[in-house]
Parts: sequence; structure tokens; C-alpha cells
Amino acid sequence: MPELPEVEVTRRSFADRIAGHRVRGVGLGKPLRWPLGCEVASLIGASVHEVVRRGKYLWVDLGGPQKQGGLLLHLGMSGSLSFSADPGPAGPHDHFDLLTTGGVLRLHDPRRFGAVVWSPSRERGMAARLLSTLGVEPFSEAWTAAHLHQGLAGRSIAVKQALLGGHIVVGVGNIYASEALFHARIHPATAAGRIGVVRAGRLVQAVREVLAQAVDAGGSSLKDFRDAHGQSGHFQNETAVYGRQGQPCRICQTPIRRMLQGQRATYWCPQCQRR
DNA sequence: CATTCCGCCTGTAAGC
DNA sequence: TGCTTACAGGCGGAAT
Repeated sequence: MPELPEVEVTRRSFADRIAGHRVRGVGLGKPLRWPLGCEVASLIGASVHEVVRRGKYLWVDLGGPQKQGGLLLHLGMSGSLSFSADPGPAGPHDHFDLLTTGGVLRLHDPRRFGAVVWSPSRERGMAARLLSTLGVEPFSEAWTAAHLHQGLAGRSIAVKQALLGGHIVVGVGNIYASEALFHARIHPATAAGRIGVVRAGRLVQAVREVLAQAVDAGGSSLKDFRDAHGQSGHFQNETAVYGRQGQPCRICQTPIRRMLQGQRATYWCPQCQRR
């Protein structure tokens, strides 16, 4: 479900309300992708300093007498977070509750590809392992034509799959990869190494704009994405190509096409996008 | 090293 | 109606 915009929209919807509060309990449901990695009791009393995002991960920074460190959260394909005074009893798909003095942060994740992992810091333990392979942030100054061009150079993989990989730039999932390539007028199957610095520049800008527009739209709610207030997004109604196969291109009216790349659906305009 | 494929889970929709 | 199949927004790790 969640790509960078959905994760960022979620973060903004609860970060300020949970910050400064203390952990008073933890509720665990079924196992997620990885075990929590610490004793639940050791988290009690820790205070929540801040919630920051790195790629599609959220880091809940904790500090306390017993334990420093934090929780690294990932929403996987179907995860969502809620933050409320009283979320009620946990349902069959509620797998993690962080009870704080300011409210309960609850992870709901039917497919359980998500994760909640404790680490002593972002630079150590499991968090370091997971975060160390990530590419640059798309809203940072490091996301430039030169950086992308370098990341694609000499590679035969399709440019769409290189974007999805997350090692060059983070946060671009399946929806926004198709969208950004459309806006950059690049065919998704183009070999990465054939993208010159000029087209790399267009793609850098397109990724930034598409993600920013999606954040402004409150994310995409293809099925059931909600932020921590239960608010849904509407970017899915604004896509240029994603989910629009057979419908006319918004630029040239040519029917949008769909194909599979690495078992993932890609949407593109055969007229506007060139190899 | 680069790339492709598998598997983790469940829900939903389409096809028969 | 009921059963089977395909597909879904991610990602680490094994296989090639």
C-alpha cells in the first residue's frame, strides 16, 4: 500500500501528538516481518522524542531510563497506523499497539508484510542494516541529475525497476514509478544505462513533483489507505497513467497501456514516452 | 557484481 | 451460489 507520500502523510498526522509522551504499555498481535527485538517491559517509561521518516520507514525515537533507541516501523503492502485516545479492542489484523500517555499508536496490517523493530539507534542493530542500503531522499539536495545518471550508468535493468529498487532514490513505489516516468516522457522499459544526463534531469524533477503532489493530495487510497486520523487520500483520482489502461492519455489521447515488469504492473503512454 | 525470482500473508474481484 | 485463480501499493534473500 504505502509509498513515500502515504508514509509521510501518516507521519505528519500523529508525530506532533505523540511526541513528548511516555510509553505505558505495548500490545502485540500476530508476528510481523521480523520479531520486535527487545523485551516489551524494557520499553515502559521511555519517552517519545520524535517521529522521523527515512524512505518508507518511520523511526520512533525513544529515550528513557531503561532503554535508549527507538522503533523502526514499516507499513509493508497493507499496513496503516492510527493514533487515538482509545482504539478499542485489537481486531484480528491489529498487530502492534504502542500505548502512551498521549494516546495509542496502532499498526493495522492484514497481510503482515509490515514491521516494528527495536534498535539501539538508527546507526546500530537492525535499523542500521535496513537503512544502510537506502538511496537518497527525493526531497533532498542529493537527489540530482548527476546522482541519478551515475546510479543508472552501465546497467541493463529497465529504468522503472531501477527506480523501484530503492538503492538510488527512496520512496518511489509502483504507482509513483509509472507516474514519474510518464511526466519525464521516458518509456519504462528503457535500459537504465541508456538514460542520459538530460533525461535523468527530467526524471529527477518528475519524481520530486509527483511525490510532492501526492503528499498534498493526502496520498493514494487505492484500497483502504488512511492516515492516523482515519483520513483517506485522493491522489488515485489524479494519476496520469496508473490504473488507466485503455483510457485516453491526458496529453495525446492515445490509449494507456499496461504491462508486467518483474511481476509488477507498469502503465505507460506508447506515444508520449520514448525509449 | 548485476539481475531475476521467490516467498512472506490475506483480502478482493474476476472468471468459470 | 461456490470454487478457483489472479492480483494487490514492498522488500529481503536465494538462485541464476
